[in-house]
Parts: sequence; C-alpha cells; structure tokens
Amino acid sequence: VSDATRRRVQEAVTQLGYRPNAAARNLVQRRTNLIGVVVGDLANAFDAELVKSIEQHASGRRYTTLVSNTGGRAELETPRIEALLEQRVDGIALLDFSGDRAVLSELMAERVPVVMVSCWADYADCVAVDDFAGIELAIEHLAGLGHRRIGYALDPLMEASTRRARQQAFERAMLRRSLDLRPEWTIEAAGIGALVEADERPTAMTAANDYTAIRVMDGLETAGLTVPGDVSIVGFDGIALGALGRIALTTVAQPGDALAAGAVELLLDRIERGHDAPPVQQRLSPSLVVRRSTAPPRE
Amino acid sequence: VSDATRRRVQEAVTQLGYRPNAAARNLVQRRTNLIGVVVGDLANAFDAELVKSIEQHASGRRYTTLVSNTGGRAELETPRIEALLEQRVDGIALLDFSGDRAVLSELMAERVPVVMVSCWADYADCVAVDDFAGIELAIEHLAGLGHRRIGYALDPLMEASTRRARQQAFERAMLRRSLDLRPEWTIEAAGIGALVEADERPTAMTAANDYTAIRVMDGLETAGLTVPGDVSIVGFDGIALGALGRIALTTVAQPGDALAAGAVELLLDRIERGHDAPPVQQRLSPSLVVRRSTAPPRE
DNA sequence: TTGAAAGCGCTAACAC
DNA sequence: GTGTTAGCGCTTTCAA
Repeated sequence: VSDATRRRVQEAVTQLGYRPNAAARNLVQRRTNLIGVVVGDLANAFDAELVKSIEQHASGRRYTTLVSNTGGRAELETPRIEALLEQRVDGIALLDFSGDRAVLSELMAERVPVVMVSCWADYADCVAVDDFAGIELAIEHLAGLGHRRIGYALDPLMEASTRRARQQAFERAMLRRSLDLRPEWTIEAAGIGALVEADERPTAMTAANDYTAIRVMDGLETAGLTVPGDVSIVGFDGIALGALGRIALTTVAQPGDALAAGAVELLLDRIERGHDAPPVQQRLSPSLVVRRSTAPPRE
Repeated sequence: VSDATRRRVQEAVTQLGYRPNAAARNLVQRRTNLIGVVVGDLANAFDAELVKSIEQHASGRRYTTLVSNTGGRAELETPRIEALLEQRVDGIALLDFSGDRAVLSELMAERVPVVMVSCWADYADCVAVDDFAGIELAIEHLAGLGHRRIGYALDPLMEASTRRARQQAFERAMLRRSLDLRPEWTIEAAGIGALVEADERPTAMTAANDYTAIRVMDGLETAGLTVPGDVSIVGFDGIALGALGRIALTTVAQPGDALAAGAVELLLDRIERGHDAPPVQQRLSPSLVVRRSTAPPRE
C-alpha cells in the first residue's frame, strides 16, 4: 500500500471512529480468536490465579478469553460449554473439569481443541502437576518428621480425576511406608468435628488442596486443638495466602504460571497448527514449601 | 409453525449436530448478548467474588460474560476495553476502574452502556458501597475502643475515585472527632516498616481494603509487633478469608452479591430499555463486622 | 404456514 | 498498487 493512501485511510479511521466488527470478521474467517476457559470456582484463589495467568498469556498472543465459572456445580458445565461453542471459540481450556465424558466426547466430535489444565483425560491435551510426586513429597516430609498416624482431607468440589489421583497417591505413599491407612481418617473439611472427638486422632493431615487445608486448620483450632502442636497440616497448590505469617502453611506448590503458559501454548498450537496430532500430555514437577504448619508429633 | 414440521426440524438439528452461529446472529441483529467485565485484579478475593457473582447474574439473563483482567496495570485498560468493543459487547461493567476520563468519554461517545461497580463516576450508572459511611463505622469503632492515634493504609493499586473517597472519609472522620491527622501515619502496606521504627506509632490502622489490611497485619507481626496488642487493624470489603480464626479481621463488609446483582440489573436495563435516561447511582450500606483484630489500646 | 431474498460488515480472490 | 465482488450464517421482510 502506498504511504499516502495509508495516511489517508488512517485519517478517515480516526475521524469516523471506525472500529472493525469482530463478528463480521469471525463469520468470514471461521475463526474468532476467542478461547473459552471453564473454571470450577473463581472464589478459590488457585483457580483465580490460573485464570488470570491464562488470560495474560492468551492476550499476549492476541486471543480474547471467555471465562465461564461453574461454581463447582457440574450441571452448569454442559450449558456453559454449549454457550462457548455457540460463540465459536477456537479452543477451550478446562480447569478443574468434572470429568463428564459425554461433554468431552462431544467436544472431540466437534473437533474443538481442548486443553485440560490441572486435571487429566487420556484423549486430550493436558498440562498438570504430577499429583503422585506431590503427595509423595508431602508424606515424605511428614514421615521424616516422625508422623505415623496421617489422615487425608478431601475436597468434594474438586474435579474427579485429580481428586482420585491425589487420594490414590496418598494411599500408595502410606502403604509403601507400611503406615496404617485408616478409612475414618479420610474426611472432608466439613467433617473435621468427627475427627476431633475420636479416640485416636491422626497427628498429621494431608489435604487435597490449600483451600481445604486452611479450612481444616481453622476447624481443628475452632475445636480447641493446635496446629502444628496437636496436628500437623500439609496443603497442595501453593496459593499466596499460605505464605502469610498467620497461616504459614506447609504445602506442595504447583508452578501455576508454568501450567498456564503451557496450557495456552498447547491450545494455540493445536488451533493454529491443526488437530490431528496425538494428545500432548505434560506433567510438571511440584515442590515442597515448608512453613510452620508442620512439626514433629508430640509423643 | 406446525407441529409436524417442528419435529422434523428438531430431528434434523440433532442429526446434523446443528449449532447456531453466534457471530452470524450478532452481525445481523447488531446485538451480541455479550457483556464485558473489566476487573482490576482477579488475585484479589473481593474482585474475584464480584466477577463470579456478576457472571452468575448475567448468565441468568442469557448474557455471556467477557472477563478482562488488567492486573492493576492502567496501561492495559484501554486496549482491553478496545478489544471488548471490537467484540461489540452490549455493555461493560467496570470494577475498580482506574478512572481514566479519556476511555470513559470514548465509551460514552460510542453510546455503549457502562456500569461502574464499586467505583464511581458522575456521568455513568454506578453501584457502590457508601465509602464515607463505611469509614465512619470503622473510626467510630476504633474511637469507641479508646483509640486516638489512628493511621491509614493505602492501596496504590486501588481505583482512584474510591481511593480518594475512602481517604477523605478517613480524614473527615478524624477531624470531626478532633483526632490528630498525622501525614506520616498514612502509608502503603509496603511501607509499614517505617511506621514500626517511628518514635510515635499509631495504636490503630484503618486500611483501604481487606487485602491491604491483611498485608499490614502481616508486616507488623513480621516486624515483631502484635495485633491487636500493639496495633488494632480494621479492613474494608469483607472477604471470606477475614473470617478465618487465624486472621479474624475486623472489617467494614460490603454487600458483594447485592452490588453484583444491582450492577447487572442496571446494565441490562440500560441495554434493553435504551440509553437516554439520566445516570442511576446506587449507594449501598456497609456493615461493621467486629472480630479479634481490634481491641482497646494498651496504655 | 412456508419459501425466497436481501443484507449485516468483513475478507479473500481476482481483475484492473 | 488498487478497486470490485462473492459469500460467511443468520434474521427479517415480503411474497406466495
């Protein structure tokens, strides 16, 4: 284009306040430069940080992000994904996905690129932390401190595959060390009261995530126990909050920004370079952050 | 439509996997049923809760939400809003808006409905908490406990109009009670060290928001002071985290869900019923939640 | 009740 | 280097 013409056009653009219409462009190009992000619960700091990071990376590559929060209600998942599909998003990132196979295979059938972040499915691109290694770090830490009676705190709102993976990892890590696996010591944060009143209590708890760990800590202390005096606690995620002096949560930290960066790259490559390659699955290494919520057991 | 035809169509729809194309519909209808949400920082729990709530209300009225996180970087605001405008969002909700008049008046010029949430501009629809009443509650509480040396913790990332409002409210509330207004006691959370080493310290701090309050609490304790022993702290927002036993933050709570509900209603009414009516501005009442971060001063 | 046609604002392909 | 045109998938209008 000649320079003079370019200037004249630019002038007209600003004068008339012209702004390209994305809908029209999308229609003819059959691409929207939109990606959908389905998230379990924005009120959970780890999810929020992940979304923030994904949005950042995506917008760096000129994609706009559509965030859909299901609030942990699985029945919202399908309609939200349908809505994203009507918007013709070029790809979808699923954080904390409930694991409903029907929706997933529908997505596959429509050939919409999907990446699972911090969760897992065999037939899709995934980027997640190594849950087994993470839980192993936690148990190794507790066992090293001398704990033998260790419980596990579930998060019922957590996405199924990750929930299962971490719980299995816990059981395996315990068995490998010939530590007792007491079913009554695997509980939800809400049920912490039962533990407090039990005859035999664990001296340490591993939690499915930081959010749960903090609620367990709060529940135990409300019931009159001390942390780490009576019970040590290890979380999983590495949310910023855990670093506060008053919380000081020992935790298995996920590399959140690396997860987000990897997910965006995987997704956009799939979008821009084609759909046919076999699933790429990345496992990132977690790291243990030791703070003051863990200590040797009392006796 | 005849019943038989309807059935035949439905059948074809499911068989062919037909899904309407939003872009095409948007193009011809000149409406997208999309609303943009520009948020300061998703890592701030109050913002995240607000976004979650707005998305919930909007999707109940069949609107899809486009979330744009600026991460407190004001220079990102304009390009993000431009991107939303290219998507032809039907309206925009601004949370924690930096207050850049240029962008705002451009929005006005384009006649895109805008609602300010938890911030304020004279010429736009607004829904926010009554900052003056809120700060007054905080100071009244502290003064009632016997505090006379009260400082103020700013959040530099906070949107300008609200920041000013709360700070002015603080100054006014102090002056009304003939309490000393010490400029060196108005600080940012990061600068808390200077306060600790000062000859004369305030016995209480009011913070611009909970996020700041918690960082101030953490900073003071890291420096060896106690809360509320040496310094009482009052926050502003009412984030869930503040209710934890270990934090127990006394705070001025905002009715977050009411803010979100009001904002969505204002915005969608403006979208669906026309742009010409004068700005609607709602002030909601905050309430004081007393926890253990405040106590009478020591002497 | 159903079918046909125009056109939303843009891009891509092609002729000038 | 520049202008013209067809058509993306839908809604709306008008005709049958």
